[in-house]
Amino acid sequence: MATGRTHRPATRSRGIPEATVARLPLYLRALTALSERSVPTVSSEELAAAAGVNSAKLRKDFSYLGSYGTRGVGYDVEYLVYQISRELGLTQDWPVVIVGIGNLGAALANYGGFASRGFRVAALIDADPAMAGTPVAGMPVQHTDELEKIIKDNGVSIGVISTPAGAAQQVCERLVAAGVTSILNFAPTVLSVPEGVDVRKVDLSIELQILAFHEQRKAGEEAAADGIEPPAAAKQQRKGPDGDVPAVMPA
Amino acid sequence: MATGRTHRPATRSRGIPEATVARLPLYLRALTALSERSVPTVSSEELAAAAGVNSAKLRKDFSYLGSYGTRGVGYDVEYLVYQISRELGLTQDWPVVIVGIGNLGAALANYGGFASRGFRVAALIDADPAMAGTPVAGMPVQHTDELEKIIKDNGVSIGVISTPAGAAQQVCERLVAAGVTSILNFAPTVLSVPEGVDVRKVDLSIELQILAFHEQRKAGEEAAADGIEPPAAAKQQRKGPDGDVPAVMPA
DNA sequence: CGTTGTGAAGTGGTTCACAGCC
DNA sequence: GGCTGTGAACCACTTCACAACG
Repeated sequence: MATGRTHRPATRSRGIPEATVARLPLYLRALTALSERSVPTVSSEELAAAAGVNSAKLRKDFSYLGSYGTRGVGYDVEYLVYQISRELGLTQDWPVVIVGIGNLGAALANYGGFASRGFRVAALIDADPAMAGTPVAGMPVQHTDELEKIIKDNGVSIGVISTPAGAAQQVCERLVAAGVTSILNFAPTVLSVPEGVDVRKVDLSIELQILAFHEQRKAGEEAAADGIEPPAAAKQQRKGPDGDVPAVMPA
Repeated sequence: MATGRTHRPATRSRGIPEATVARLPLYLRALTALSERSVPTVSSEELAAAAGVNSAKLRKDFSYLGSYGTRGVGYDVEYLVYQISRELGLTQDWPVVIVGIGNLGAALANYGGFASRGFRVAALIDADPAMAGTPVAGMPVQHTDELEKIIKDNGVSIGVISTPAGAAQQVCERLVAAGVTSILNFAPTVLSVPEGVDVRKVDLSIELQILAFHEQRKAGEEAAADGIEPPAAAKQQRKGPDGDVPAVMPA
């Protein structure tokens, strides 16, 4: 690989820790629900419960945004909704393209939560010429040839990749070359992008494997000996030439 | 409000840090690709590049599993594939149910990566009686009424929720009551579960919002002051950073 | 009072850098 | 010589606990 820059080194963001940024959408969702029920104020304790975090963490998170609460009272729901929305950049409109309109791409296109908050699907793009013109979620699919033009005409800076793994890196490069600087990747592959481009990935099989790990642990907690013998078929001898696997774990 | 959750850091796993567990699937994927190309051994540097991490981290991660490498040479690809698979619990079969067969559920059912490694879709379940019997991904959709029976008959311990947000908590509770102890949640809502049940969530709109945050930051790096006041609706004074975008808040 | 906001202490994860071994 | 495995230093995030304040 040549230009493999995946993680930005020390993106201090703006003083807001990355972990906090990742929770702001959660708070926003909980606050929006409160807002719809016309709840005027909320304490850190209540809001934290609704968002599934603990209250000290929530208060610390909010402290990075400023002092938006009132001691002895709590937080003003509407005001906080506005502040978090602004902080997340949701007070502006983000045109998004979805590339790869298979089952998943179509599901994403139909996903309501997309349009709800600042995001607008500007185009659906697929490499299959037979799909061109087919309406998906009330929108005609466009051919990959148009990708660059679509991005530029719509000022798209966020792209969603839901192509097969094999096509993802190439699509990614075209998106980036056309001006996209944030990518949400659903393809099960590692994307390499130039510095300055953000990539987030969503990967079903990784999530399942993490669950399986913990699941296995739970099962093993009781039944210790449960012959999970290695399939002798596999050539899993210790090492190449000489075997030595003491598995030392001092600490 | 507090459910007597003593916040057990059960994440102690078995000495393997959670962050490491989350990367094992990534290594496994890269190793599988090497294996298919019949590459016999790989260095930490090469494998790290393929997995998109740095080599020190990879070596540290592997050190939690044991000493599976050979100094001066690298790691035996096949052997490592086996060791990681075993560690993740992929040497056994995990039946999975998908609840909520809308666009997304159908996409998940069709997702190939599902079956590939240890996971097997045992059933597709939906609350819509009209869907019952309809084949999706070559499998008949079953009605929610059957949920408990399906889980028990198949020994399902992992459930995927792709219902609308409003139904998710209820579905979750039924899954857990029937014996499921790991849940992958695609619904945009916080699930509350009893201790001992693992939940992982995949949330499109959260990911987009995180991207928007960084995107906004990039844009703001150039364009400096744009001082426009937040809506006068703000009734408190605050000392946070100043706003810059007029209100567009949908309430 | 009750609840926020925050230094300080604690925890977990990453990176460095090099000893140990092939 | 090359590469792994790992203490130690470093850094980011979380939690504690309490002073500040409406």
